[in-house]
Amino acid sequence: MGIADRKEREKLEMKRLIMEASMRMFLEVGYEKTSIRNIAEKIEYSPATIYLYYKDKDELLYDLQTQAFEQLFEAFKEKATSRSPLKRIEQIAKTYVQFGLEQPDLYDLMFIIRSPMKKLERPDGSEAWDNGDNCFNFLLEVIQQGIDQKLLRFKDKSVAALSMWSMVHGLVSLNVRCRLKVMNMEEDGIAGAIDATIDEYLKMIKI
Amino acid sequence: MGIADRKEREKLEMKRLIMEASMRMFLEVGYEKTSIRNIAEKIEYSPATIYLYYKDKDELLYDLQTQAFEQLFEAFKEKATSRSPLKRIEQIAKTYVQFGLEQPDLYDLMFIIRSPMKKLERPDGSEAWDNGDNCFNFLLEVIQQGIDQKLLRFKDKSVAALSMWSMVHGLVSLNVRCRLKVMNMEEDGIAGAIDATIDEYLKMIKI
DNA sequence: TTGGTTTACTAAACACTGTTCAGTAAGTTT
DNA sequence: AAACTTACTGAACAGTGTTTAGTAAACCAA
Repeated sequence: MGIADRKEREKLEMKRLIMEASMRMFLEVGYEKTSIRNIAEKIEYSPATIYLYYKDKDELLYDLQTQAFEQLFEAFKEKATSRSPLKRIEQIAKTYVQFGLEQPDLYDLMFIIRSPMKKLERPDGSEAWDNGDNCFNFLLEVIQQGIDQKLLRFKDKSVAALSMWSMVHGLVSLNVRCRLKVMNMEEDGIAGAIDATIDEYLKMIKI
Repeated sequence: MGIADRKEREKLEMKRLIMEASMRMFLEVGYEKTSIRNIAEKIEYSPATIYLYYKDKDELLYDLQTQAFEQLFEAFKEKATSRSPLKRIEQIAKTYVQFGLEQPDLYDLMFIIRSPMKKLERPDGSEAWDNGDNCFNFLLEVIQQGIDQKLLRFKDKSVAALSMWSMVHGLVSLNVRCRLKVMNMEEDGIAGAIDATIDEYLKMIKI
């Protein structure tokens, strides 16, 4: 069955080609200008061809999102390496915010855009979201350790995770969407205020 | 100059007509389906007519945003009436979250959507954002009182405001954009976790 | 009242978007 | 060699925001 194998490989190769072009466009010209037509032009295929490999744009964005979460996950693993759970939580928080501020378009895709939240029907009938669970579970584990070692004031790990996530996401998304302009500060002032807010928060959650 | 006056009135009347139709569509069918063409059809005018009253869609969204912030501001004034600054802060936080969860499309327009962040050039050359400043200043005032009366652990009112805003915005926007699905909870569980997170946060910021 | 100007409005077009479908040409199987 | 399958595309559909040329009515001055 060599031919079927080769066709399978070619199919995957094509998907990879589409994904790579999409990601490059995403990072180079941003979400707004990444259209199916633009991607098709970049890879020198007709727009209709993309629909032979992806059901719709959402499915493509979903795959892009997967890659983006992979990047954030790698950053977590690289930067959040301290022995102390408390310090590791700090490293996670700061890595998250840094990622969001440096890659606003990817952040958009992961946490702001409406589209690509696909639910996966599990064999047992329940539902699951796989995208982002690597990052979320990473956070959850550290928090569990923090609670176990009585370093955090939270009793419930879900509440702790939600609290932390909401804080950093709030900071990043308000800034990315320019809503902090209402505070009437300069760029530097805003960056400083964000840092100060994280530090203050990290102090608050200690026991 | 009666005729000029009447024309002026008619111009404003037309703007009001457009705004009312837009707001109705916004609340009834959501942001996504509120297009210039749909609005025009609703008020029985040509799409081009709308451009005689609004430079572009952004300008229209900006006016809608103004109205939305007015609504939130009214909610603040109505609900945040306690004597105690601390209690008033709690009332603001809960009003904000409730507003966001009950009016997701308006919330979108105010805090998530890219578009309508217009900067106003002031006479003195500086810049300002008027939309949302009523709500933000309302928060700032209460926070100032909280700091003055040594009820809050924050020293800087900007940091305090940013912290609070980020927390509630994080909660609302993650939920509105379905990102909390990754937590694998039921609807009720999520609502409960959000409430618990706010309560925990309000405890944390006390001195 | 007539004639000229200004105003209010619109039909149609432009340049985009995501998506579908009929048709073609090449590759594969019999 | 004929039949079938696969990979791909041109063209269209329905939608978006926006611009422009043209029209008809309203207004103003002589």
